[in-house]
Amino acid sequence: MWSANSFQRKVIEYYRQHGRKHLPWHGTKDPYRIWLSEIMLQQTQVARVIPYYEAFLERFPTIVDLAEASSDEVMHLWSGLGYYSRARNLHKAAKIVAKDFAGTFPQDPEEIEALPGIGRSTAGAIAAFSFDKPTAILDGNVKRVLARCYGIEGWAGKSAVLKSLWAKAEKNTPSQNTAQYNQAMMDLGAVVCTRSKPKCEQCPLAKECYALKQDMISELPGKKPKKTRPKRSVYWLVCIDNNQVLLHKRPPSGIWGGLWCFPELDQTAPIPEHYEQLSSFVHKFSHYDLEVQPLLVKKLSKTGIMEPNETDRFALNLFDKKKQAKTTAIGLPTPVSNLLASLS
DNA sequence: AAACCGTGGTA
DNA sequence: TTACCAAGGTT
Repeated sequence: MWSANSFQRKVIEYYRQHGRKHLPWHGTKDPYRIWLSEIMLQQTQVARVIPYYEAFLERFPTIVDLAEASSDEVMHLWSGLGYYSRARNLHKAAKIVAKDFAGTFPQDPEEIEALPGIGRSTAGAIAAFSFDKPTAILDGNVKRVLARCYGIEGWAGKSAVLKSLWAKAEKNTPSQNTAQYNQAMMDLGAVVCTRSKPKCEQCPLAKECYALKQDMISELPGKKPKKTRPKRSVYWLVCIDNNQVLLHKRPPSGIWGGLWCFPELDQTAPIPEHYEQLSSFVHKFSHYDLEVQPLLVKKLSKTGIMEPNETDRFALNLFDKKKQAKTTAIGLPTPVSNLLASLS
């Protein structure tokens, strides 16, 4: 096994020769742009992020622009990207930076990590890429490279495994050229040391890789234990009146928090008396299946749905179905957007 | 510790 | 087709 120093040199040399250097967030040290890219890239692939990243920056060029925006418009620009708490936390953090840091992004890794939505790895990435701090990262790419290279077994969701991976990440991270090293590790994991069919013949670490030597590539890194996904069944009420569609804003926490949705009823609840069934469908989340039966409601007697209730959970929002969401800056979950499109 | 939180591509 | 999962963080 080589020294940390040798490991670093091989990884950085690989990056200098073969790494990706022209993604939209490369070539900048603007912490706002680095931060935005890191958040969007959480559990999301590069190709999918790029158009969202560019549209977001076009609308909010600076962190103060973002801080001053409405939550509906922020969610609108995140619609379809998923994991919407990222957008809510991003907006929240922008307001904190604008107010508590006079609009200047903090450089101290601990202050960065204290912002909502930024964990240890994302804080390390921002601090290294923007401010040349010697901070380590441990995203999915780095986890995969380290687990295979050093034979670190077990699922990273287990705290002991995660601790072991962090220890190796810290040990291997150089105090100089940290940004380049971190970028190189991400790139190596994303392009060469992929989950399936890694390109070991292109890997600068292949000579000493534990997983390759032991023929354990498919076993490392350890997989998350699988469990059966439950199914939930709901009605969505499609209430159209005067060319407008009734939507309500979901509460800030929970699934699709802060996004606008058709009024939703559990299938045990009483439903309107006059309706027409539209085509049902199943929306698959990572942790459960949602079976949706849309009901085109003809008459709203005895449902109470059209009345904003005491707690204001059913705020009324009528918008022009012909204009769709394109001219209406609100957040819409993908299946809501799809159903709206099918109505016009 | 383990559940929660989206979506679309891939095999 | 189903199952897995991609630059994680919060509770």
